[in-house]
Amino acid sequence: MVNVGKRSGRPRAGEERLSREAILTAALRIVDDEGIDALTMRRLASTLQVNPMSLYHHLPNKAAVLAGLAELVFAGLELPDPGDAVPWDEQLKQAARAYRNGLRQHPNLALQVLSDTSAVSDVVVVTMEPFYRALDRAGLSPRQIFEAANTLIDFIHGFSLGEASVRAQTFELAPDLLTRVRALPADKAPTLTRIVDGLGVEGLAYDFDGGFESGLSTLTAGIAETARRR
Amino acid sequence: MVNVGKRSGRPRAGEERLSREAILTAALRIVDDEGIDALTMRRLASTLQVNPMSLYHHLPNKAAVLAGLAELVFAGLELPDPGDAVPWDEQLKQAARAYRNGLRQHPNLALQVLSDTSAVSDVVVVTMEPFYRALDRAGLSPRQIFEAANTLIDFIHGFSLGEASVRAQTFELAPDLLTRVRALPADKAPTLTRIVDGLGVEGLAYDFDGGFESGLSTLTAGIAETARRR
DNA sequence: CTCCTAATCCATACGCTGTACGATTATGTA
DNA sequence: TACATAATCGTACAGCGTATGGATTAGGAG
Repeated sequence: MVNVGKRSGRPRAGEERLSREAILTAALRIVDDEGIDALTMRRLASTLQVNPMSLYHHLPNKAAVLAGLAELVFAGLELPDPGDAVPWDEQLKQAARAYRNGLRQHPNLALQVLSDTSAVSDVVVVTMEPFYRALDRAGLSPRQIFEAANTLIDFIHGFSLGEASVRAQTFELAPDLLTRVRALPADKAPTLTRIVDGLGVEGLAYDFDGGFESGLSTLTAGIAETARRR
Repeated sequence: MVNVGKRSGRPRAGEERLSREAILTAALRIVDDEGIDALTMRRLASTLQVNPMSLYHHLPNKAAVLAGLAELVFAGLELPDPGDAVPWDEQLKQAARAYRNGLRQHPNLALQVLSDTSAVSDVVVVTMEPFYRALDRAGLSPRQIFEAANTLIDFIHGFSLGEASVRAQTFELAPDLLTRVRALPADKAPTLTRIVDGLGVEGLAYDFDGGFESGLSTLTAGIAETARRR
C-alpha cells in the first residue's frame, strides 16, 4: 500500500490527485447536486481532499471552472442523425429534441451554459451538423439555412432557459398565473383574460414536452413555407 | 442649511435619503454603466451616500435588489398595440419587436431578467395582451394561442440572451466561427462546412436585426399554417 | 549517482463580499 | 409626556477568490 494520502510535494507518476478533468467532474457533481451557488473553490477543494490553492495549478481561476463545465456539458451532447431515412422535418425535430435533452441533464448549469458565448460557439461547430443537413434537404438557400438554424437554436435556448428556471414548479405556476390574470382590471387585457381564464388550471398546467413539440411544429411549418416560397 | 449629511439615527420628516425606488434606480444605473458584477451592496450604498446597512431597511437582501431590477425593466416595457389596423401577423411582429427592444435597453441585466421566474411570469400578465390579440385574430384555438405565444416568447428570450451575451463582439465572432469550422476534419460535418464556408466572413457577420426578422417571419408563417389546418 | 529543474501541493494572508446585531435618533400616536 | 415604531448607522463576522511564496519530490541531464 502506497502512501498517497498526506504527503505533500510532487506526487509520483500516475498518482496525481488532481487534474483538470478530475476537478471539473467534481465540480459538475456539486453543481448538479447542490446548485451553482454551492460551487466554491474551497468547497471544490475539500471534496477533492486538497488544498484550495492546488486547484489553481490546473485552472487559472473560477471563471475557467465554469467555462470548463459548459464545455463538459456540450461535450456530452450527442445529436444522433437519422439521415435521409426520415423526412427532413422529422430529422430536424429529432436533432432539436436531442439538443434540448442534453441541456436538461444539468439544469443548474443552464444559465451558465447558455450565456457562455464561447460554449455556444462550440456547440455550433461541434453538434449542428444534423440541423444543417436537415435544412439543406428542405431546399433552403445557404443564407436561409443559416438563419433557420439560428432561429431554431434561439427557440431551444429560450425554451430550455424557461424550463430550467421553473424546474419542478409546474404545479404552482399555473394557479399563480391564473390568479394574477384574474386580478387584472376587466378591460386591461381582455383577450389574454379570456384565453387564459378559458384554459383553466389544468389547461395551463404547462406540459413542457407538449410545449416543445408545439414549438417545433410551428418552426418546421414556417421553414417549409420559406422553402416553398423560394 | 439643514444638517442632513452625517447625523445618524432616523432622519427628519421629508429628509429620508432612501426608498426602495431610489435604491433600485441607483442600482440600475450601476448595472447599466458598469455591469452586474459592479453591483455590490457597499457600492450601491456609497453612491447613495448611505451606510450599507441602511439598504436593508428597504429591501431584505441583495437577491431582492436583483429581483427588483428585473421588475423595473419589465415595468419599463411598453408594447404598443396597433390593433386591427394592420394584419394580425404584422401586429404580432410589432409586439415582438417592442419586447425585444425593451430587453435590449439593459443588456447587462438580460441574464437576471430572463432567468427570474417571477419576473417572466409578471411580463406574461402585464404585457402579453397584444400577442394574444394578434393570435386570436389569426383564428387559433385557445390552446393554440397559448402555445404559440409561449413559442414566440421562448424565441425572443433565446434571441435576446444571445444578443446580450455577444454584445459588441459581432465582428470577432464571424471570423472565429469560420476558423473553427475550417479546422474541422473534412468529413466530420460536411453540410455545415459547405454552408458556413460558402457564406464567408461577411455572410456570417451576423446582423441581429435581420436575424430577428427572419425568426419572426418563420414563426408567423408557421402559425399561419397552424391556423389554416384548424 | 548527483544535481538541477519543474511539477505539484500547501500555508498564510489580503481585500472583498453579504449581512446579523445592537445602538442611535426622529416620528407619529396615545 | 410616554412610547412604540421607523430610519439610519457602526461594528463585527464568516466566507469568498486568489496573490505570494515556500515545501516537497519526481524526473531528466551530466
